[in-house]
Amino acid sequence: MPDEDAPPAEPNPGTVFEFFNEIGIIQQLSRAMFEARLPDGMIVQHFSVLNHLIRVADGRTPLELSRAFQVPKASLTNTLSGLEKRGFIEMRRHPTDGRSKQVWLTETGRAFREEAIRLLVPDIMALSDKLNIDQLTRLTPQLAEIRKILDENRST
Amino acid sequence: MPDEDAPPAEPNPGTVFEFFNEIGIIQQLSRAMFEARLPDGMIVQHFSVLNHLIRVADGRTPLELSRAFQVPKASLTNTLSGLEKRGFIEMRRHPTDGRSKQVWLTETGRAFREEAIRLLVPDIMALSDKLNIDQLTRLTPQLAEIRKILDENRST
DNA sequence: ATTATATAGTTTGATATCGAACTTAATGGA
DNA sequence: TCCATTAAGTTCGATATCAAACTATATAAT
Repeated sequence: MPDEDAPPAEPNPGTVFEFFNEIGIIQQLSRAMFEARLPDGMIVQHFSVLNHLIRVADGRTPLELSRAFQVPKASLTNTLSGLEKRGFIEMRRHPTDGRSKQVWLTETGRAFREEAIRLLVPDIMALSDKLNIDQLTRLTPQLAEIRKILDENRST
Repeated sequence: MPDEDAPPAEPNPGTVFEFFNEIGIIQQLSRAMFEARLPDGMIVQHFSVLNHLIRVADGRTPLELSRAFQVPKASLTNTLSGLEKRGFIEMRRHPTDGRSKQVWLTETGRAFREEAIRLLVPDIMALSDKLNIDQLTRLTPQLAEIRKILDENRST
């Protein structure tokens, strides 16, 4: 039937499960890959926070960060204390809200991030040879779209 | 320049980072969503194992499962002990390899999975209204492709 | 001003994660 | 047959995760 449009996919719950299943496994694999290259007890979450503070701007509050990463704020408290213990960030009190704080990068933190990226790039480039970068480039905004929908739909 | 093909995307490491970043956030959001519907201390990993044992077949070994989910086998030991404590699976010794074990579903485990899906479906369906299921259906095999490449490329 | 409610962040406690070392069993030579 | 090596799974210990309770501050209502 060449003149008919493809029928819309049936909203079978299995379709959604499979999608999230693939997401979960990719996340697991990429996490392991990144963490194998990060020194000592550094985990992806630490690196992501440093990265976010560069990409967006430092001076963010813990709550802003917990929203950006969609993790509970109690988890952020822990992540930030790890970064502070390593001297990569500095917590300052918020200038206008006494309940709040601000997260600032230290020079050490910036340098660490540069170095971490430098160590990661060869692996990423090697991977880039195997992955279809055009495909990845097309996929990312679609994932962002889905992420936004999930975000709008969550209860908490 | 209408006659030229789009130039291939440059293999910038940032492209890859952004992709994995979206993956991570979606995983985080979907995990939270699922776990909010699972009873007491059940987490997605528990549910995924039950699901896998139905989808593929039970009698799998712990190592097979750890490969399927790309988690260290020590993590699986913990997950399986949780499922066993709840009476959802049964560990039997492997018939031909004394070092190994097999994971079998119990009736309780099967019933639990059915019930969990029953509880999840309304949320999934509600979400399906907002998500573009056609898009999801197109995305899943592409993610599977990427997952396979990552899998082949990992060191461990 | 006073009080109630909401918000930012921490603490607590229970559980999950996972690298490394360990135990036991299988396998592959000499 | 013996021994070395490899493989499956567990244990251990250090750290991460996160819901719920808590502290301190801000905001709103009267």
